[in-house]
Amino acid sequence: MRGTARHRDLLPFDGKRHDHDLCVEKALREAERLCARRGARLTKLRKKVLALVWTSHSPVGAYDVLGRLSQKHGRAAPPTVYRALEFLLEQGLVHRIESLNAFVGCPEPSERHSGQFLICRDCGAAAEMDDRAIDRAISAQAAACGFAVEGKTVEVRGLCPACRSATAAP
Amino acid sequence: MRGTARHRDLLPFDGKRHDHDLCVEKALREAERLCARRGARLTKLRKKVLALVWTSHSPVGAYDVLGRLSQKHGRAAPPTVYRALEFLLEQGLVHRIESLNAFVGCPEPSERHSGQFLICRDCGAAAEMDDRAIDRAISAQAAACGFAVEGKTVEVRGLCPACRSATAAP
DNA sequence: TCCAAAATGATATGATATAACATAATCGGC
DNA sequence: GCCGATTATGTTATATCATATCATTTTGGA
Repeated sequence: MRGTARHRDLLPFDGKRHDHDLCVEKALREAERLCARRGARLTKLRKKVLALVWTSHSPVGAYDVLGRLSQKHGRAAPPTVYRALEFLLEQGLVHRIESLNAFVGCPEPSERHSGQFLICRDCGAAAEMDDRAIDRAISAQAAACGFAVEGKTVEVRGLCPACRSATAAP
Repeated sequence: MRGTARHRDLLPFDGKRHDHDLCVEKALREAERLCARRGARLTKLRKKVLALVWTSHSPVGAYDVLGRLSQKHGRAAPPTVYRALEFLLEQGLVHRIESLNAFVGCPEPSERHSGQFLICRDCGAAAEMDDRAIDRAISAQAAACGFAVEGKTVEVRGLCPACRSATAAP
């Protein structure tokens, strides 16, 4: 692939070569900080759920979280998890991936945003882009239609760089 | 609102002032034409389901379709509807709205595309945009990340022009 | 300390989607 | 037209995702 443009490298697509514990630690620290500043209550349960969502860079279903939570925490019921996820969504600490009915941690929760996701169909990882040009293009076209935007969902399915390479040369 | 840019008017957002029967007729005619050309079998059942999806410009859930179908057609089971919807999706005759788990007819099915939707939270109507600038912005950023795009989901929630006016001046 | 609000627990059920196998309709070759 | 293969539909059961409701516990502030 000589001569191609340089990639913007996305952590979730590095083929799990990064130290993911650092991702989790950073996310939890940042969550503490933001909730403290906002007067929001990041309880033990909510923090556990956040950590479980951050288990990997692949979006996890609410029932996956529930299963894992039931081990660590003792039996729990669906509303327990959905309520925690609702709080985390409100605080912008996780995003919901509509096309997967699943949730993924937000790597930059300090600024509220809806996120734009690249989702690999092979490894399952989802990387968040937050590209202003995409955002502006959507806002501009919506405005041209007289539409008042309240929220955007942008999800792209395909193959991440690592899985492309793996697939291309088997 | 004098002096603002002219709107690109979208049929779904005209407050139901258009003759919707014409939408349905056009959609069914176009579906016949495309399937004939492609050698795809638009059966009676599939055509009924397509017509039911086109009942309005609001995305409809599979179970709504199922309910309506059971009246016209005699009792039917979920797989009946999901299989018909799968066919219609493959042919590009309907789109799936991920954020609603629902389906909406495609007004321009002759060219394959993923669609970009403005979805009004008030009246429920969904309008398809198919803006090339949005498409390009997403493709460009995905390419910059080394990501091979296979499909895009773009869904915008908010208020359509008609409902904005209705809300603004009550 | 006590009250009110917020969070969690517990039970039940609603809503969405698919697996697996049986039957029927359709198409092409004869 | 008949037949066999393919495609479509019917049927039953079940998996998966999400929320309503009410009880109990925890928390923060007067």
